[in-house]
Amino acid sequence: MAKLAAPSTRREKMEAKERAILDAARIEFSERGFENAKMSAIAKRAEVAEGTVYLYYRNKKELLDAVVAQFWQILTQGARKATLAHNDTIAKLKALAEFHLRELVKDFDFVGFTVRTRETGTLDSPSLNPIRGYVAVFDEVFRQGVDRGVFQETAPLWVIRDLFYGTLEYSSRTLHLHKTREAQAVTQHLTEVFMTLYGNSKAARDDSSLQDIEARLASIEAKIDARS
Amino acid sequence: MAKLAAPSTRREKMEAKERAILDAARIEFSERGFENAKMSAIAKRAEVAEGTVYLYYRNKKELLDAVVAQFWQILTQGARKATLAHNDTIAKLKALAEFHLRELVKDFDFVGFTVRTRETGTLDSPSLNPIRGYVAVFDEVFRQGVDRGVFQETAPLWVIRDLFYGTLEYSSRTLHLHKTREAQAVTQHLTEVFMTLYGNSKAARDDSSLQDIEARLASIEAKIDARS
DNA sequence: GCTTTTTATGAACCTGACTCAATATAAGTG
DNA sequence: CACTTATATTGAGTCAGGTTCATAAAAAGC
Repeated sequence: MAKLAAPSTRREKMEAKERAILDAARIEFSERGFENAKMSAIAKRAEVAEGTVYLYYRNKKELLDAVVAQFWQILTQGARKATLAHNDTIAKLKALAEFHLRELVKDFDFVGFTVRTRETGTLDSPSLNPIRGYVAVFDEVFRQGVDRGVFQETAPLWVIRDLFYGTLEYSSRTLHLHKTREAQAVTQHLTEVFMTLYGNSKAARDDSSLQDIEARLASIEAKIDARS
Repeated sequence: MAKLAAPSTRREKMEAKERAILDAARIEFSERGFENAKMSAIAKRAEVAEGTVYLYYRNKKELLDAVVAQFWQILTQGARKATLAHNDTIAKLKALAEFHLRELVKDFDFVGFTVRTRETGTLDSPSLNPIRGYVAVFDEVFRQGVDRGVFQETAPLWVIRDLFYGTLEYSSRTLHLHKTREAQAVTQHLTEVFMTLYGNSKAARDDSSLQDIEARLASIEAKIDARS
């Protein structure tokens, strides 16, 4: 009992404090935006002195980076969970699109924050890693689709990935601005896009014009058979 | 001679000054980014006093908005010119994609600036108008394609537009980060996407499986003709 | 020329990110 | 437990830079 009752070793205390600061920052940033967020307000919310914040994060920008990183990490977990709930590749992809769109419309500010941290970051800057982890979820699903034979890589994977996330990010902005529009229109269309573009021919070729032709062929063959 | 020699009525002088400030701001912002750009540096570059800047723009943010607006206006002109150079709808679209990608990779900072002005802007904020004008170029080309019968609107136009620009914006980020990747891979793929997704069946159906079928039909018909 | 209005100036103001000498708290030691 | 060393916290003070405003210059009106 003794050990469990006291959750306050030196390390644990500091970790709790760090979390408190990060949580306070996330709230402050999303309530007021980066420019208007005040370090003093964050410190007060986290119940520490202003100087303490700088013991954990070098400056305001780095604090934002940490908030953004946490956001994408949580998002990655959600995305994994959403795709694992399905077996069919197309269903996985649709679930991923729906999840992404829903979350980004809800927490739209973070798209802006992310762009800001990306701006300064070079190719190997650690602030980009959480995003890499996130987009990897798409790559896994698509690659699995290729292995299963339902998809073919008709373009470089990065192009396809940018089409997927680019469309979703841009759409989330539109949906955020025009609250009346339907997110479903996007995910629905994107799913069709993936079926017709990257779906293997057999699956895709169930459209009417081909069925007409097959019917015509069958009819001709029947006539020939009748004569012979 | 007299009138022409002096280009300095009251109004003209002020307009020149406003332009000088805007130009100075554009240079300063893209050299140092929004946060690091100093109002004092902009004033010095424009050869006016610091206070003068505030006679023309209410604050730093509004100055950024003006720079961003100018950027998209110039881009719109270029985009119009690029599409007008072609007759074929698909060619217009490809030219638009190439133009957009080239310009955004070159002036990538402005994507970030744009996001920043968008963040604060509500639906009817004037800072969004230049972007509306720009995306309208796509709408015109696509609608013309529909009128001509080469395209069909298989999804709401805004969804298709977001797919187009979303893919391009996301790709421009990737291309900006990985200088080695080929922009051509994106425009090429996007063109194919538009042909197969929105292209009218007749035009799109020049693939081999249909040719095989036609050959088979011809052969059967020949046999029938031979018997009768 | 003299008055009024408009435009420009830059020193002073003020907010807020960041620093640092002083202090409190925990760990180590005998 | 007393006492030393190491670590964590504090908040008043510094400073950069965006914004304001009393003052001056320039233009317009008469």
